[in-house]
Amino acid sequence: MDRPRRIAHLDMDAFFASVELLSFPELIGHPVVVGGRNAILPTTDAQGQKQFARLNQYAGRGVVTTSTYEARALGVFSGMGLMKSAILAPEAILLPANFEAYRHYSRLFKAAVLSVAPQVEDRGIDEIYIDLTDIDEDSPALARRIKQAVTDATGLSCSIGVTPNKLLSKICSDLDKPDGITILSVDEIPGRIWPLAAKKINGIGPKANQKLASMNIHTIGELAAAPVEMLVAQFGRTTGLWLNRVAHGLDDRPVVTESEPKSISRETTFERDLHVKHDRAMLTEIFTGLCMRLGDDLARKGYASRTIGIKLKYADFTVVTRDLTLPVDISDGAAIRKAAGECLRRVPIQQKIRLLGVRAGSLSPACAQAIPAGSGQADLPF
DNA sequence: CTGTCATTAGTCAGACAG
DNA sequence: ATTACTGTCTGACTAATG
Repeated sequence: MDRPRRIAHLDMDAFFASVELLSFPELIGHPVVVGGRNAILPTTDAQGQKQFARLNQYAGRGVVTTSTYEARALGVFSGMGLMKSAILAPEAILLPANFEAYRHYSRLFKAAVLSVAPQVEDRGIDEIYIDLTDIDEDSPALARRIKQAVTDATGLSCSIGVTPNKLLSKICSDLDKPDGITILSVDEIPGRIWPLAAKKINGIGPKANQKLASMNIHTIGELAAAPVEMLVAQFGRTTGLWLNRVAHGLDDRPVVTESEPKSISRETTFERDLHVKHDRAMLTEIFTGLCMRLGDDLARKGYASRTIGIKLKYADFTVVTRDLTLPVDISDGAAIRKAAGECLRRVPIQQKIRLLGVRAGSLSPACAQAIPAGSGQADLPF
């Protein structure tokens, strides 16, 4: 009665950039980059001609959020500093991120998939896992039908991997991007998965990859061939055993269709690094603003929090966090501000600061009427 | 009575990801 | 020179509890 699991991973192609191209079809085929705090919206000139900002006109902080495949061909990828990408692709078009639009299209494509397959796990704004096990239709036809539903609903393309588990499907959705379908069975693991770089495995990031490289392990196949005792010796028991399993394509995580958030946070990087004394007023204002916005987020989403934390990133990029667990749940901005202020007393303030963040953890569903914060004057933290 | 051990909560850092 | 923001998970360590 138990049929073998059949799991899909669906990944939207260059999602943010593709959404922008729906608005600006004249940019199709051009290198386009989305990102940047100071990116300029296109303007319309006297002749009714749209004017787009170029990468080489950008100045300031910020990173590439997404780039079109044409921009990627020039070496511009997500996460790259904009100033660096401007050197590689000075003439590329730069657009500011429009998260409202992305959330809109995210809802549209997820609803479209749900109409075809009901077991969907949300994995952020542009990807999902789908459990296809209980659907009586062969994988190629099903994958094509899902892709068609997504395109019909959004005008956007996606790539899909279908395999016996999430781990392999995540790898496979990337193998034929963009607009691809990859279907893989366990007997194809040696031929198609083992030649791939170890860092293709979701969970092996830069650090683990570098450590593996130092052990002369570069591919998933080499990882599969490594003695498990050696992996355990290097990475610890949990991670070592996990590395051995995933290298053999083993993963039994279920598709989880519902989940509750564990934390909600707000953080911001300043235009310039701020000095705790010299810029005290500005820091205080930003800090209070973050707390208030976090309070709004909690209220809007219907949660109260018992653990409030802060995060600072110094000029040299080192990060510190402090948190405080309270005797009672709180949800309003003023109470968050007070708790976060307590945390702030415990951090070093020798260096200039480039980022400030506030986080609410230990969440529980808020009781309908939150108690307003004591109106006592909270002392200024900076 | 003292020391050890297991367990849990809290705190903080770091890795990773979309 | 440049390096966002939001969120999850895990490991290490400490303190408290029994």
